[in-house]
Amino acid sequence: MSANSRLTIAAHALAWIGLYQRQGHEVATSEQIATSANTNPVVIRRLLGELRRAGLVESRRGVGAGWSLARELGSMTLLDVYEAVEPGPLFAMHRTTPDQECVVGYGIQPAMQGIYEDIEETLRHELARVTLANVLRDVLAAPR
Amino acid sequence: MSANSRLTIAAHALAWIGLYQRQGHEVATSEQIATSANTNPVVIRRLLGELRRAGLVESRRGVGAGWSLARELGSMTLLDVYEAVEPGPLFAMHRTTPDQECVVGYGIQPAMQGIYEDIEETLRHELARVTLANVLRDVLAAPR
DNA sequence: GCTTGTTGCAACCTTCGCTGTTACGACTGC
DNA sequence: GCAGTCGTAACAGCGAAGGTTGCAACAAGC
Repeated sequence: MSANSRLTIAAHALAWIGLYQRQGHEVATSEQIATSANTNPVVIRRLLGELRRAGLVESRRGVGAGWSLARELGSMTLLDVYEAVEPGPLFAMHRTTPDQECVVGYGIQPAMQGIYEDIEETLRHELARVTLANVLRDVLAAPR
Repeated sequence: MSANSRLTIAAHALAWIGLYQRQGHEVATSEQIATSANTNPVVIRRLLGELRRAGLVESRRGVGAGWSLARELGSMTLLDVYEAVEPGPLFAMHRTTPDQECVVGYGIQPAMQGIYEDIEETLRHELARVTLANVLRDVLAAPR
């Protein structure tokens, strides 16, 4: 499906900030998170920017600046993160309009639309069942 | 998510063949299906080739050749089609291994793996609830 | 056996989204 | 004013999807 890692990296960043704050720190820098995720700080800033627009994190600028959680990890679900970083639908329709003179070409899009909406609703429901606190708990539960 | 239209086009092709056979025809050509889906015959042949490998359709060569269903539409589900045309996972992990010295970097992949597996299982279950006969019924139910 | 219509498949191109990178302005604590 | 950090634009590299062309393989009918 040409899957991307945006949800994974966003969850990584949130778990990292959450743990860091639990350890008494105020803010985390994109540099620190990028090191943990083994990527570029700009990639982290872009993703966290989308999470900020969704109200999940806050940022401060200037010296000693960085990122902090806007809410408790326990009140944040993977659905919140998914909707913040994945705008489009899961399945795409035809790239060009199918033949409207053909019975199948005419009816296929409304048919699939309805089916896809049901499926995406179920997906959202599943994503909403997992909080970021669950994620961090699972992260810390990994055997050494 | 950079969604693709492979599942949509595959369902379109199967519904088209199914309806065509219901009308008394033996086989459908990739040319006919491509016209209905408004795309290139080679794209259809590629997709149907994957469905053939999955045992959903059969093809004949030579003059008067084309494609036919290998099973009833009612015994085929969107999950069968999905697994035939979408090999990869829904969500990707990090492109590079995260920092194994970091607690989060070490535990994030097993944590997300478990979560993603549950979600994909739910997705598969939903896809399995829809047969291609359901799809064709919905297609024909579209108001003119 | 020849012709014809169709699949099978390789090769190539274009487009697009994701990711990575550099650069630099904006901001703020000291 | 300096230093550290975010905000964001710009660009390149990469890979997947989709479109297109070309041609070999095949089989039905004559």
